[in-house]
Amino acid sequence: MYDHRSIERKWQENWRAANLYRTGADPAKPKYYILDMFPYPSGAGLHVGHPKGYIATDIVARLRLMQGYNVLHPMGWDAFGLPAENYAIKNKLHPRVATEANIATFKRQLGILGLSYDWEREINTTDPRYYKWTQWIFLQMWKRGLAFESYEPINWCPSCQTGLANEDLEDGKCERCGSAVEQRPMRQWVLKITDYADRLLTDLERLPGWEEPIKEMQRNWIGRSEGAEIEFKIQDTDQAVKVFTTRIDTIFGCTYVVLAPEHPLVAGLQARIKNWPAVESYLAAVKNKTDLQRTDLNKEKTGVALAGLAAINPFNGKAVPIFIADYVLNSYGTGAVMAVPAHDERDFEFAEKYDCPIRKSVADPADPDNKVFGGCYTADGVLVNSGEFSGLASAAARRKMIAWLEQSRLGVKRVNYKIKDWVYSRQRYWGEPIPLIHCANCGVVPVPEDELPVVLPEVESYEPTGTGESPLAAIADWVNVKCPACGGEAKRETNTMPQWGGSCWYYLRYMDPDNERVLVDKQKEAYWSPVDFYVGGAEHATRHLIYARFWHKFLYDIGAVHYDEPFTKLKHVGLIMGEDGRKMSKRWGNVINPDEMVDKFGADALRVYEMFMGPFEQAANWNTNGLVGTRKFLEKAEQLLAKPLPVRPDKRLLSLLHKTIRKVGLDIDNFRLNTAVSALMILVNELTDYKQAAQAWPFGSAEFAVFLQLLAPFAPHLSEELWERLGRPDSIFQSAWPAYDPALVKDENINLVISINGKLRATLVVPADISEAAAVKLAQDTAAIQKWLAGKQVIKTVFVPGKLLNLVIK
RNA sequence: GGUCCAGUGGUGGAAUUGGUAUACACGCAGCACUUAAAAUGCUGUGCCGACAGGCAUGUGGGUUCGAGUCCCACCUGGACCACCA
Repeated sequence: MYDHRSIERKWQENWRAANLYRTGADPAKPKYYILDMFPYPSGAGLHVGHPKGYIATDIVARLRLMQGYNVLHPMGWDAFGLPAENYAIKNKLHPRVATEANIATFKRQLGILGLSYDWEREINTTDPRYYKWTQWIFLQMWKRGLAFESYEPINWCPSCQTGLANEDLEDGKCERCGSAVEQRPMRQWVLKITDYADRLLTDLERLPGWEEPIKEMQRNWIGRSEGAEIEFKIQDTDQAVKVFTTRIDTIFGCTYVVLAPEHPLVAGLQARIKNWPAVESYLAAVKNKTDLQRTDLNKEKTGVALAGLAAINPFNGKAVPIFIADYVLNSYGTGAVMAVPAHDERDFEFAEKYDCPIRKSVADPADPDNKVFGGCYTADGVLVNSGEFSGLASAAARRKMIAWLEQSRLGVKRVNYKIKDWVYSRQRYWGEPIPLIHCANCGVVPVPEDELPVVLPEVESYEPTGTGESPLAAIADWVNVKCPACGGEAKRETNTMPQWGGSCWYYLRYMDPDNERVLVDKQKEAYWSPVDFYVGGAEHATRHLIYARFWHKFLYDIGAVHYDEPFTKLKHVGLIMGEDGRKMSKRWGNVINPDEMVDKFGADALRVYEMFMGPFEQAANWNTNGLVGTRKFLEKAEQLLAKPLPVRPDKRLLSLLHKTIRKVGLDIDNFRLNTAVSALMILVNELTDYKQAAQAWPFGSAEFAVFLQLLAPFAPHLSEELWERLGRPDSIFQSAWPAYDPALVKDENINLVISINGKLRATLVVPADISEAAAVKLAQDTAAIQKWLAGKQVIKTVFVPGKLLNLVIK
């Protein structure tokens, strides 16, 4: 009987004792670096969905190991950040204690799945020996002006009591706790990711191994748009307002200008604004709105004219009114737009409400009277009412108008990005301290590199203060230091880094986890980089995966790494949902615990099941019955060897074995693990049938060993056990992956499909290399075909060698 | 509103990428074993039809000797972004 409990325990202990999964270092072998996105060890432990990606990469890692690669397959813990800290606060534990306990749980849960990690390279982002280098990288950025202090209003989560980056929001709410965020001006550290926006975008073209949807999400997030920045002089003043537009071709249709309420010119021109009380009350109303209310698309647009002010359109010299309205965002472009209601739906909606003129300047060739779209036409067309530019097509007009603008020094060509600089400080305890010191004399001074890491101090109360200060600010003997530059009284920076800091470079540390001299040894980096295959959740597309590419490119620029992209191939894992089709969560009571499943059915059955559920990238609902099915499959495989039977070689099954070698190898390479499993099931079914019918075993021990090798990446414990029972002294994972024999994979006879007018009418068993003439002759001699040909004429034959013959009749 | 995916039996899904649609698994039904149940094994299982055969891959068109696969329009569901000028 298949006793998974003792088999799995036995081999997990043996593998550990033999250090079987230590990273290979044979210089004669090629390298393969396969990586999972490391988890943050939450208090809830793993549910069955988490290991899906880990199992899949484990299968690839084991295949590569058997194929003779030096495989780097590490695991670690992304343990800083809000989830760990909130969990600790809730359970009244120190975050460090909670994190350690959670890591122990995770590690045990991963352990019982039989994953082939090299635990000698385990890393933990909260380990000072690790975050020393996170701090070091931050300092390099600071030295090059890529980390800077800012006082701009940022997203503030009132519940988590910290500032957040744009990437940390979901629908204007805090991604962690769901509270509506507020805009709050505060001192913060910001990383200038916008300096890298263009490279982050264009280099996506150099990543053919990434899935297109993920790349598309990054493109959208970066949001490059090309246009022009144009100066509108403000009438009777020496001031001007700059607007950004991608549609300069519509500028002759501009009938007003809109400023964001926060635009500095509003306050600057207060004296000239004749309806200031109305303006002031509008500003107050806007200030009271949450971000969510302000960006609600369903709400009606509001605004107020700045009476007494007008802007001059540089193209036609016409004066147009100026409004403020909160549909214009201060944070994008110049915070001001030229409004063209005839060709922009937002402007159109606003213009109708406030009775602004609608002036057409681009004609739709298909609709010259502009009757469609209720008077608003947003696509490209041919310019009309546009002075010397009339008659040009939109694209050509944009080029000429920008040239004219630059020549007249009234504006410039401009590229804007949606991506914003990365708000990098958090007013929380559980993160890497930012290694800077504030000195009254010298300003901001870096902690000298030889004094890194700046260790997170032990603290009595680590709960957030809500004052915009981190809890660290209250620890006087940590905060007060001597200035490294002048020796005077100074204070440490008390903000900490966000969750995403440590994960920006961890994949480099696995290459050289214990190095105390540099973040990663150059030679080791040159050997292992880049990551050959990276697997994780799609939710990281616009956060971790953009941040990490940004940091990696920076490290490339300062010569710390030899290649400018970290991950050459990327796949996202589809979620495993509950049996009810909902996301697994305590709230729905639909969480399936892997420990229980492993105990009941075995880690191997769970591994095979999770791969068999469907295409890897696709979400799938859990179904314990399916797990019972893969368990039965393993039982059948185990039974094959249960009692000795005479060997009677069988050519058909030998051929099937070699086809399976080919299919399993190809399927793992293409990450189609569900069909690899089904190929193994077919083989086991055939072997079982043969055994029952013939009371014999069609394979010698060598062939059965090959079958075990094919099964081994999926069900390592059982395969290893049967391998041993077969009398093999070494681990199955030290054996070489089998090659298939091309002669055995080829069929001598095939089923030739005979169709008439494309409809299947017969299948005939024929030699694989049958000629067209022979096939036609054979078809004509077949009764089932003759019936259809009677009284008709064959006007054409289509022959696909080895596959089908189609007769076209009339 | 924008961008990108996906619609195949009762269910999860397969289809060598334009060539036997429904592999494999679950579920269900029947039979065997059993005093009985569980477990196991065997058989059947897209729909209509007694058979011949016909009809089926969200809907409607098209291309082709041949379409789940390619093209056009639509419907439905999902993911991400969202007043980005």
